[in-house]
Amino acid sequence: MARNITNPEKDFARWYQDVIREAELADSAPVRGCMIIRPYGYAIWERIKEDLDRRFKETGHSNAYFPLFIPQSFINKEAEHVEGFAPELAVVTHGGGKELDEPLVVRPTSETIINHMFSKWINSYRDLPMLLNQWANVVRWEMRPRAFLRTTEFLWQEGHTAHATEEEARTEALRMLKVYTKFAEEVAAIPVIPGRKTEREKFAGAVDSYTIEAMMGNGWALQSGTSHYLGTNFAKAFNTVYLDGNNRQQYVHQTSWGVSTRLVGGVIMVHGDENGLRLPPKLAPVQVVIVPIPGGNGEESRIMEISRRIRDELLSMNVRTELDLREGVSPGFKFNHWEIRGVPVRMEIGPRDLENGVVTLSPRNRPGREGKSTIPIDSVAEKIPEILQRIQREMLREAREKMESRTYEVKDFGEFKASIAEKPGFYDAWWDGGPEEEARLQEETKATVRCIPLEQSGETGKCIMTGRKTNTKVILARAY
RNA sequence: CGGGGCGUGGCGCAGUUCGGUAGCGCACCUGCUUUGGGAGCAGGGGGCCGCCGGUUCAAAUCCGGCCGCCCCGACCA
Repeated sequence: MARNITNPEKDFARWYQDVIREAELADSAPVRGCMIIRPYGYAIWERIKEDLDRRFKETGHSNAYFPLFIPQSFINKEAEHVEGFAPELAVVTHGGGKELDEPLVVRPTSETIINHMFSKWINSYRDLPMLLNQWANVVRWEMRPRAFLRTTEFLWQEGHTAHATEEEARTEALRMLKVYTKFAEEVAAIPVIPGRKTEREKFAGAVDSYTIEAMMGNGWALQSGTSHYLGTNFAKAFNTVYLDGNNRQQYVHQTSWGVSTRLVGGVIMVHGDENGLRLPPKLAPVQVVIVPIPGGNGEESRIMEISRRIRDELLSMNVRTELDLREGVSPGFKFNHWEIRGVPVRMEIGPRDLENGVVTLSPRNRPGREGKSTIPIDSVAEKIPEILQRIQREMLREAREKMESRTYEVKDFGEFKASIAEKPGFYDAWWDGGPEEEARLQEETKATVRCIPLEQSGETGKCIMTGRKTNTKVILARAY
């Protein structure tokens, strides 16, 4: 057990905070609810950003940047949107030493300001589709902040698109959900359940909201990405119209979609263990760390030379490699240091290895002495990429097995109530309830309908709340 | 905002009941010896005891007020 890290079985919330502190991912800010993302934590976000940005561009989107401040009146234009966001707005009332004529809202999301511009830029069906994305910070004055999961200010990406038809916009919303799904599984090694949100859980101003739900180490759900079909709600509020081929004015159909720094919290809580963080190789700022172990009798310079050579070779292959040259720190200390930080592969090079012409590898997902193996020095360049890929695969598989082993079927509400209190996890249930049933569900169990999975069996069953026959199954869970 | 807990060097805590010159572990600095799973010894630096006020010869400690943080709930990417 790592020092200074609470056992996750004992106190998961505390463990989470311990890992963030010990791995130097973030620090608390002087303003409640805000956090400082430290270089190592930010580097993980950069990996996320880099990969997603490429995927957005591959699907035809361009980046732009819209301002932080939004006239308050903009937020008020879409009824549901105001209702949803009003309680959590940060509002600027003074600027330049004067009270402002109209207060400015610090964006909680950018649908309104973007529609303001879209209405200007879009005139003809030839201007469509308009496919934009922006990387930005947003502010939501949440009641209960948690590092990465729900901070007052957070970093995210918000895609905003406008289309000629409903069908096209709906296709786009689902396409981006698919992008998120693939990213989560292929890069973050987080298995997710893509689904649709219920009326109660959907985004304020959307017609339909989609989500990917992931299971954290304590069995709770984390909404890890969302995509919305906005219909013509914002188009009507902002008069975002175009002329179709028949010279008729039409409202655009829109989507918006986003993932945030919350994903970093997801990575911590899906993969982390009692020794700290575990990072999937594709997200790891450092994929391989080399710990040289100085020998007693003059072998030191040779060990250093080989360590440097291997580092340079790996770097030239774009393997993110760090050589830990710190002096006066024991190898054991270094092992723990990098383990807490979740580096996927540790490479030890010492006198014993030299003697045998090998290096010792210790994969983070197979901790301790048992997980160690050796490979010949001259096979490092060939083996390391394979090993990183293997770890990436294994981590996804482990996470999936964990999720599946904590996914249960429930047939009636009483059974569910008792079960989720004992065993937090995902509960598969037939569902035909409405907002009232959802409210009751939450009140009595703290769980919510996380999503209506896109994949449905086509069979029918009895709703656990209403008893009515239905062909819809949902995932019930407690959520962050 | 409700319920619970807590504010003492960077971190974790003791000391508060019963007032009397602020302590421990880790971290940090220097030196020597070490280095294959969080090294050892020696020396050293660092504290408006959350803030304001009161009681007292004397307050981390008692009294009053305020502020902040954490956990649980309502809200949520």
